[in-house]
Amino acid sequence: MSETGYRETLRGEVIAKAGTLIEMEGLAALQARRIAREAGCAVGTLYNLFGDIDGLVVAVNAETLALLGASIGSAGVVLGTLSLEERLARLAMAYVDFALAHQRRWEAVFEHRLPEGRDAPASYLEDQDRLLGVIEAAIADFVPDANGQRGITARALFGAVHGIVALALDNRLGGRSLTELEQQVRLIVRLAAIGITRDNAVA
Amino acid sequence: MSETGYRETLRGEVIAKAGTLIEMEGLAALQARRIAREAGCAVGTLYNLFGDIDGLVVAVNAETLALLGASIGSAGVVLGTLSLEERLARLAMAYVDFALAHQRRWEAVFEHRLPEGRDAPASYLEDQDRLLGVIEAAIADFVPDANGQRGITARALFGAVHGIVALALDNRLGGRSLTELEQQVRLIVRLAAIGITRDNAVA
DNA sequence: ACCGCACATGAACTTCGTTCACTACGCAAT
DNA sequence: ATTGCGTAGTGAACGAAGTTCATGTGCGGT
Repeated sequence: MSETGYRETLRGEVIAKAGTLIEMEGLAALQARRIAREAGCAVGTLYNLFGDIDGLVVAVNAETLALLGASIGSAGVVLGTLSLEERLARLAMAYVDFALAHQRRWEAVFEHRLPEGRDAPASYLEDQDRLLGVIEAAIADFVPDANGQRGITARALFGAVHGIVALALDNRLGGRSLTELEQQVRLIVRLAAIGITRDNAVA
Repeated sequence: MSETGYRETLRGEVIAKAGTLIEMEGLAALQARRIAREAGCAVGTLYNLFGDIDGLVVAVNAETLALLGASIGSAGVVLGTLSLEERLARLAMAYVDFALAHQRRWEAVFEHRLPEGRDAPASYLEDQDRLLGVIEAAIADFVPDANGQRGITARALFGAVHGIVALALDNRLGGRSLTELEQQVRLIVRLAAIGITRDNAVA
């Protein structure tokens, strides 16, 4: 099971090269010939390993999602007895920090669209669920789970923070927008925390 | 100034064709030869009119943004004396409705990335400001404008709703996720409204 | 009628992703 | 050791896409 044959080694190297390429020049720089050249293999080998370019992108994105999951996860385990607002703020800022630290890599996850019929690998959904699980755990003390309310709330919170970050990065983060991003995230988190606290008569 | 020469007519027709093409098959279907064929002109003409394919996409997206602006705008003028939550809900649902009604067109706005150096046309920013203006007007009675708080709040609210909608559409809106989308949007709006109302001691 | 300019044209060029006939290599059987 | 076989690497060739540009053409002015 832990045998790492030549194939697995090569596969890992290609994913790594592709990852740094995305990190430095964005998703558009991921070209078959270029990867092949930089990874020291033939174009055809990429297709043996990943099926097509989308497969390679998916592999890189899966890695990125795993990294994000690790970041959010470790932010989630230290929430201890903090207030709801503080818990949400920690998680949200972990997300912001990750997005800023791996800007292009992170953009690639949402920028990439796989062709019509194909759907994302199971690991995507698993990572998504793991993320939502962390959020659900963080709000468990404050939101009842009737009718799946807690899940809905977790998704809404994630989407809200995600949207703010996505729009901010889209404007390419010129100058003051970086501090504005942080202000917006802190604001939405505070409002949501207040709203949740004062609204236990959930519709 | 209002003379519509052949060029302007053709330009409009091409944008219209491109718009319906995006609407029906998504951004990837926007191919130079295909547009040329369906619009009844030569490939080169497209380049005379729009510079390149990105220019055409930008033209279509500008139109889409204008449509969105009109939708949100007309939702904004009837907010009258409604509660804050109701105001935000109307605006947010107008946004959701637009995104669902023009799904692929709307996706194209955020899916499209213009190449490295180029930046979006002024009309993008104007439409963005107009949208934020509507939101700011809607919350003006409830949020003071000190330190640009109102602007920050408007942006945060827009981003929050946008993020929820974007993620929901990304999962391709299978079955129940449509009602979940609505639930999430209503929830975040309610939480924010409660938060704003009970938090006039803004940090 | 002539000229000249501005623009439409589409074949050709470039750059991609992708394929596939061929090769190289390892391993098992003889 | 030799042979045979199958798996996987190779890169030239192909097709599809964006883009260019030499050429044609129509129209307004003289």
